[in-house]
Amino acid sequence: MTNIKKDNTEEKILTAAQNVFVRKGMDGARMQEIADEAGINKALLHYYFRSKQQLFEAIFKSVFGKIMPNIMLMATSEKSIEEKLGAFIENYIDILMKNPFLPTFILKEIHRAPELLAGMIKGSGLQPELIIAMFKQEMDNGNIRKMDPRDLIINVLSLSIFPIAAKPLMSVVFFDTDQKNYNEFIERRKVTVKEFVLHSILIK
Amino acid sequence: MTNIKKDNTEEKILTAAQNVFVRKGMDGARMQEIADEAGINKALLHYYFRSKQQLFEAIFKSVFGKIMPNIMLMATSEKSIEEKLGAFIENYIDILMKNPFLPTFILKEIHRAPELLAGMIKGSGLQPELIIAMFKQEMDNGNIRKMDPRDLIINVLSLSIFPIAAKPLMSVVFFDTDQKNYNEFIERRKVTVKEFVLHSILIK
DNA sequence: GTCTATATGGCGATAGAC
DNA sequence: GTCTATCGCCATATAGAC
Repeated sequence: MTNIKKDNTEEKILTAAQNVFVRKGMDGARMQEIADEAGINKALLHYYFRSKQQLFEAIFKSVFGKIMPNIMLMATSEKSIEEKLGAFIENYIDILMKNPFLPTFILKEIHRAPELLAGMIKGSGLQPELIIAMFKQEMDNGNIRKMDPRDLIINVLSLSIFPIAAKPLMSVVFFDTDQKNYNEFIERRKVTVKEFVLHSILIK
Repeated sequence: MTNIKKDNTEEKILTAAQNVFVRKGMDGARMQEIADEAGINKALLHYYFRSKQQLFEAIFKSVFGKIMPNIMLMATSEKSIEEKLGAFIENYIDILMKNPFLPTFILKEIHRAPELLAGMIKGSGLQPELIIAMFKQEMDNGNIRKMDPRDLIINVLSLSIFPIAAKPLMSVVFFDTDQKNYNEFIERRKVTVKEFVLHSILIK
């Protein structure tokens, strides 16, 4: 009943649009390039999504929705603080290594169109209070030193995300444009970032 | 002799172009908008800079040149590691607070046109080896724990830059879109980032 | 649903008067 | 050096045949 062609094409469009938008951003992306990558023509893009703007918003919401909830996993686990942080950092770096354009894409677009954000955050069911409360509990229990939990969260995110967002720059400055070496460096950071954070917050 | 009009206009163009390019990026910027902000018309832009591309490159090199050398200041000081790190973090966060669009602008453009980078880095006289050597010395002296110096440098940069690049997102998630509160939070990070790093690397 | 052809507008760039 | 007017292209979007 539901026609196969439609579903197939819509999927192809979404995949192609995500690739192009994430690499080029809203301003740099071209409908023609998306059509080419999807193996169809421009007119069909407008048949499925009325405008470039609507196609972009569909992609942005989808991409954003896949990235954000991961943060919450930290709060809903019964493991030790060491294990929770380690698992989160490893998982997050892993996702970003496979999608190195993602961080910069999101950063750029939230500057370009900040209105999109507020509504999405509210609708996402994201509960940052839970993570804050979790870290606060660890501090009250004397497991980690007292500090603003928001600082701790943002520090972990910074250490995980920024080195991948700045890859083109860092690989030139510190690795003489050797992409492979830099990828290995990032891979090692799954361990070294965890150590760096734990050294900072654990009470010895 | 040297005509005043020219110098005045060129300055106005450069200021306007920097504002627009840094906010909108190469793809999103419009020559008309730059002309408006400079109080002139489009034709004059092309009279001073032959093309949008050339104007953009002038801006990018200028902006990049103002940001990068700061990193070197860490290496060429006789102060203690605590003071060097503290001064660098405070100075860097200060610059970025006044230019909150800068980090994302640079990140986006180095992804869009990575070729521009390599040449600029070489010509800039930037010597990352000096900073690496400085940290290595501190480790050999037993002042800070042993680790890859590049990790330490990139960690400090991450903690300083990312929270400002991600401001539109973080202020919504953790501060309920209250920009003023988030600015105060960043201001406090001049201290808390230093503490976070020192707790991690100092040998007690 | 999918295509070709075309309308429509906007943008970078240039011509030419002053 | 600065302006107005305009060219030519390219990108989004639509019309209409199949």
